[in-house]
Amino acid sequence: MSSSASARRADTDEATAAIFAALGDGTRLALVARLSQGSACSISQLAEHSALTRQAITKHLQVLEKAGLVSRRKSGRETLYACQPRPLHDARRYLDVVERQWDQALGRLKTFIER
Amino acid sequence: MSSSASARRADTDEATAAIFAALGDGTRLALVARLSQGSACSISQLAEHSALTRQAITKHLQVLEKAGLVSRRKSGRETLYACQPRPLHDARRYLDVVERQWDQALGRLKTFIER
DNA sequence: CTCATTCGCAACCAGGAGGTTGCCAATGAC
DNA sequence: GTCATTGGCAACCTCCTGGTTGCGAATGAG
Repeated sequence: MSSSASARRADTDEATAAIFAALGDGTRLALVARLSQGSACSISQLAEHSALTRQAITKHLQVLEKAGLVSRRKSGRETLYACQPRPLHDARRYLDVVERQWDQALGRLKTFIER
Repeated sequence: MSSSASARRADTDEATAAIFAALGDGTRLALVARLSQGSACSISQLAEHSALTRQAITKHLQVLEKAGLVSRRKSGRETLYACQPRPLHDARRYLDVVERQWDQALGRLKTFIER
């Protein structure tokens, strides 16, 4: 079954890395920031004030959707995208853990030195 | 001067995207997790139990260093890498902001509906 | 019905990311 | 002094990414 702790950890790493990878692009990060403002937006709306083509925006939205960061919904001839905050939360928690590990390590080092 | 809010926001987006991009790879994320355990490690140490070559690990470490996530220090013939938690903290705060925006948007929507 | 919007699909392209191998220099161990 | 470790540098390869253009299909507006 290979459900060892290290295997599970590796899975978590990969899944989390996918989220970070989706966020690791200025255009996509701006899209997420825009969508987190609240209202769902159509592709054309999102591409309107951008220097890029609608097609480029579409591709970025597909990347975000594949990572679970946004959701798609068709309304008439429009395709509306909305924020999906769960993976964002997961990513934030991952950084929480790493930061806490680091702090604890510094703490141990400090007590070791002061002893 | 072009120091408008939107320009500053775009800069922040790009800088933060660079950090996320550096974290957006399973190998690099594992390296960060490993280094956040506390002790600085040499390249050979980090590559020891990996399926990848030492060269590959070296490249990943260079990416992490360019993003400011780790720091390098030469000690004799070894090159020690250590965690640098500041950018991690920045990235986490960015996710905090996005999450809070989303929550507020949901709150506004709720009051709008209930009114 | 007609027509402008909105979008998806496919082909294509340049460049960068991830990885390998080979080789050489520096450095510590004995 | 000799030798094994350690790692930097460069060349090379493959594949994915980010972007474009062109075109055709739905779909709402008039």
